[in-house]
Amino acid sequence: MGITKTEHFTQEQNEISTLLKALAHPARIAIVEYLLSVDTCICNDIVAELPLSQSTVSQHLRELKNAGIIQGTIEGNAICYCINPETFKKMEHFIAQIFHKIETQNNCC
Amino acid sequence: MGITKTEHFTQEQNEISTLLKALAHPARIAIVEYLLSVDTCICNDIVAELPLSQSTVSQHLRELKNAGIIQGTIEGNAICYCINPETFKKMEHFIAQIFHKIETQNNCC
DNA sequence: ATTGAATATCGTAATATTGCAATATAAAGT
DNA sequence: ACTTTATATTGCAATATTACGATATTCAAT
Repeated sequence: MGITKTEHFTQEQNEISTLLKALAHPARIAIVEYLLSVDTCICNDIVAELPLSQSTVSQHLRELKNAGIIQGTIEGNAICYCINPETFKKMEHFIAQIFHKIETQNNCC
Repeated sequence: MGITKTEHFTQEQNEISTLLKALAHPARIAIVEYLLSVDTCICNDIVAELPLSQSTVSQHLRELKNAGIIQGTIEGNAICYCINPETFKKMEHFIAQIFHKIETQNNCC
């Protein structure tokens, strides 16, 4: 089918998986890493930085934006993208929580 | 095309995105959460627990196993699955690293 | 007003993912 | 040996994702 049965899972499970999915592509990891490295949030030098066409990069940026991982503000005729810390806080929290449970668990196999 | 240009990205970017992708489905999140909740690593009561057919659950388990997120050992005619802490350590490390960079950064937009 | 730069969107092709029923396999119990 | 139970695999249909070229759109500069 290709369609996920979201309605059978909890809201949290769906939210987290959507977030992870938005980050689960090397180009999108690269975009996030680039945005972190430049500190000042320079805009679409991202296109120049990535080995993909402008339209493809634009699509990846949209996905990241839709997931709330980055945000963009209009700056003349350019757009200034940057990381949204709130969303990463959520992700970090989820992974850390799992990690904590793992450490206080009797692993068996 | 539907095919990711992995060759243009770093090994780390590809590895992390593969890991995140393996976890980026509500059913697979649910499986991981279940494995954490039962502590003793009970096997395929997972099938009973999830709102999906046996074959579909089996596929999700295979994906998690391929990514190294879980591991399974044969136990008579059943299989005992559990979390692989090493892999989560990698993921935790990556996300925490990003999180740390965010906090020591001048966010601007 | 016209041109150029930066971005977004559309259309399309190739490939991947999700899900299930049906079938296979393998060990355990009878 | 036969049946049951647990799990994996195969084949298939529906849908999603990735990528790109072509085409908008929008602001800035001339």
